[in-house]
Amino acid sequence: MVERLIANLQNQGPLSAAARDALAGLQGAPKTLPAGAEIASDGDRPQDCTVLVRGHAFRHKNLPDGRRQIISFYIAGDVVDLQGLLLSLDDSVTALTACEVFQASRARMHGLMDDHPQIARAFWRLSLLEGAMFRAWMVGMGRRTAYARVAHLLCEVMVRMRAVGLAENNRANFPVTQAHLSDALGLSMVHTNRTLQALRADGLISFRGHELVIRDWPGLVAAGEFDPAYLHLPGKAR
Amino acid sequence: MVERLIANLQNQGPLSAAARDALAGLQGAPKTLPAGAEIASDGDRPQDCTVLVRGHAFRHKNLPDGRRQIISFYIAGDVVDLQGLLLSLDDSVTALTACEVFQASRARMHGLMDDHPQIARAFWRLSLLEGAMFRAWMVGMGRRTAYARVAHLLCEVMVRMRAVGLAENNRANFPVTQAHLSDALGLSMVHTNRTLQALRADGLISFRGHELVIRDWPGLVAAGEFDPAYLHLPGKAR
DNA sequence: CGAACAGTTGATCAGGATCAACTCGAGTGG
DNA sequence: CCACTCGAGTTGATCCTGATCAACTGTTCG
Repeated sequence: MVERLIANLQNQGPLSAAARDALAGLQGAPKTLPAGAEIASDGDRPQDCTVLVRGHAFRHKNLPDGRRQIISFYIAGDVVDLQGLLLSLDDSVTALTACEVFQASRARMHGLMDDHPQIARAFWRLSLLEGAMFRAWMVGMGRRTAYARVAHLLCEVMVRMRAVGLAENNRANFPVTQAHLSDALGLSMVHTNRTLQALRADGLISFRGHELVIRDWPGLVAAGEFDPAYLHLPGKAR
Repeated sequence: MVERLIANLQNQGPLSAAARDALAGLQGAPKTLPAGAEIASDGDRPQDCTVLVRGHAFRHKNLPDGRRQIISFYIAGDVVDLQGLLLSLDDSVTALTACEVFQASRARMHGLMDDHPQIARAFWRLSLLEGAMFRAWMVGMGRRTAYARVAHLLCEVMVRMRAVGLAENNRANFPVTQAHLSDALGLSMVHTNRTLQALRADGLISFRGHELVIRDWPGLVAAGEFDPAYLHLPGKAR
């Protein structure tokens, strides 16, 4: 439960034993949410800070007429409402699958950060990393073809899943529909479908029933012009 | 010089007198840079924290083959390399006009943040705001037409300039070329040109020689589906 | 006076959107 | 056990937004 959060924060920088203990002592409400549940809502100022412990979720902005832009996909360990610690939310977070989350009161979290600047710094660093991912995504939407965009997204997902031990042998569970991918990449569903077929035909991936397999990693990286530097992973980031 | 930074941080939350004094005591190197100068470079880990005091700049990612995506425009008061305080940079910042910047050593800045958690929090909040702008931008690139995208960008620029006292009567100096706008919005230059003409023809804006005038604010807001909530400005944000 | 750059215009092209069916499970309920 | 529905994926045909190519204007500046 809390361990996921501690591990995540510790990846951002060293934590003193006291800081770790303080985090471990967090009174959290573990909660299980069904697929499709709205974990956080546009406009809210959440009372809690929510960490995804198990399952997948995504952040998205819904436009009045039904159009939707998916902003990011969350995997285990991610703090899904970082912005909620200081601001109200500008978009929503929805569970993609059944999710287990850990919630700690925002006020308590702020208390911990006041006592342990290292914790505050870790959250800040997480916010910056999120920003870096947004920017990489922007480059794709502004300047890359559909083919490259899809490839780039799949690379990013794979690297992030690997980093938290959720992918092996370029194989990972990525429970999205093609509609989700479309809304993430700014494409129509039909075109996403065709692009995935092209990637399959080129022997780069296979992707059926939420099981993503990357069959040609260097090929996919090249197709997506993917450079993992922006994820700022330690060590064997590649 | 430093005052710009202090004012900006103070907009993010209260600062104690001690914190303000500490900031005011920053030994900063004021510098003037010519238009086109690269203020920060992709891949660098800057030694300084740079605040734009006067002039305009933009953050951008250059792709190997010459394509370019502009990520954001910076105006007076902005910290242009927030990410550099904790991470290396994933993109570059270039001066749009001659700029005056204030630079304080990163180490010193960290010292201040250790002593004054309020300052650290303000920087964190700035980072979150930047993220919110990126996301709003993503929605546009993914799901809006060229016309709406341009309108949205111009709205954002105007609101931000207003907020720092650089715009009056819906009139502001916005020293970008149409090529810059194109790279910011993911459009071709030709199409940006035509879209601007359409906005002019519809009586929404005029934009010549770096002087942006919004002639029909409600109209432009509607055209761009612009909702300033994501900028989290205090009070009379509209 | 001639670069060099910014803006503009016209003509043509293409990437991706849209519209409309149809297939294929996986439930679900009678 | 079968009929029915519903969501996801797939396919084909057509349309259109915005890209590309190419030229030309105007302005600034050395």
